[in-house]
Amino acid sequence: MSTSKRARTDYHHGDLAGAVLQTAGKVLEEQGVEGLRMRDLARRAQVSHNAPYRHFPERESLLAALAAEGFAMLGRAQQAARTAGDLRAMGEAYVAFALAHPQRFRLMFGGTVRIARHPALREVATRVFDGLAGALEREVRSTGARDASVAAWALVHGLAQLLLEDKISAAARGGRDELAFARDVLSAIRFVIRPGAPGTPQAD
Amino acid sequence: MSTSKRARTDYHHGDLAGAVLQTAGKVLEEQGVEGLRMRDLARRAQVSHNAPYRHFPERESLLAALAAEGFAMLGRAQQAARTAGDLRAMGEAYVAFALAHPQRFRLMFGGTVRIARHPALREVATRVFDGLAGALEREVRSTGARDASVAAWALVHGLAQLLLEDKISAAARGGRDELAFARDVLSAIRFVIRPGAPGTPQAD
DNA sequence: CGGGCAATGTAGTCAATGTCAACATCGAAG
DNA sequence: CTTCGATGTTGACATTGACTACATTGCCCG
Repeated sequence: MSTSKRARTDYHHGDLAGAVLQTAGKVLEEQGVEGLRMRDLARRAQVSHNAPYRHFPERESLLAALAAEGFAMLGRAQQAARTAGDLRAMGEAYVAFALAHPQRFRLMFGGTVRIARHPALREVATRVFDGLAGALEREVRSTGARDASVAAWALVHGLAQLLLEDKISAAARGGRDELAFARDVLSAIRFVIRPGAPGTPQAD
Repeated sequence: MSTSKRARTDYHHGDLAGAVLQTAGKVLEEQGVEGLRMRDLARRAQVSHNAPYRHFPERESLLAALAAEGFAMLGRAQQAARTAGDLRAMGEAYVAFALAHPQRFRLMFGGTVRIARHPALREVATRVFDGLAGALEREVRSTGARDASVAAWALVHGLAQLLLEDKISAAARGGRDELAFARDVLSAIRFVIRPGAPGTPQAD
């Protein structure tokens, strides 16, 4: 798998952007964001230290691309879970994604990438979330359930984060492995929409 | 406030550790973790570029100290809310803390500090969380409510995180300011312990 | 009271890194 | 065939975290 797509001269790489993004993904999952060095990626692609900058004008551009990829993955996982099961399945899929790609998840939500500066990223992210919120609201079919759906999402997201950062004491986990624990936690409560809930305040 | 405590010679600073930690806190809140440079802190303390290393052997030690400070603050906020109100007050205080100190919160939960390498930090963090969980369980007084209390915490934590990272669409927020929105979201659901919940699986 | 020691601060150095500017090479379009 | 835009290369620079060796200080103990 050495010179896979190196079709042309070998002055031009053929698909540097793709190659860099791919190995960046690997490095990310292995070493975390801090371990991502532009020059290292150049080395791995057998290319001069500055070549990657043709495709990612600054380091953060690369991070943004990686985060965008992550949101795309998360979106697909959610879709799959949604067609295959109910709300709880979607929640479990969310947590499962975070546990399967911890560093990617951190990159997506850690605030390292200033999202405002990366419209493409912003767009993927909001699309995924809008889809998610839509599915939630539809499941919970009830007017004024928008706030409740945010709560559901927050619950799942927070659980993922706390598990990732190892903030839940062993005592609370009680020996269960992470995914089983998550399942139990999500099952431990019933989500009841409050009657007088504000929902969407200004009716449109 | 220039040479506040510079009691001694002015070769020795008097309280470099404290000074560095303090200005590091300011820089953190203004510029985020990435903006924290050891050498810059040295400059601000009017001290050689290496002096801070006497107190924080590596950059991450400083970050750990800052995070520890953060957990202490959070702990106090939780205590205050707990004596002053109910569960919901504690939840709101949690979110309020995150919104008031976004960068600090990110540092505490962003996975930048490898917590395993900083026992002191680990200890403060777990103490705060154990206190939190304890309070929750006591409030929800019910056997097998441990998982439910984790859920409550996850909900609040996730909500804080999503607000911080600006991941909640304007449509969902519906014009409410962040804190009011958080309040509404937390009020939108009722937390009902599930009858057949596993709780602590292996009874001890 | 005085000497020495541990704590604290300084000076100098090094390898990495992100980023910029100027130049080289290539493929394709006219 | 020429020219041009895209892609890669070379070289340079400032900054940073970290290491080592050395200086200064205050304080403890005899």
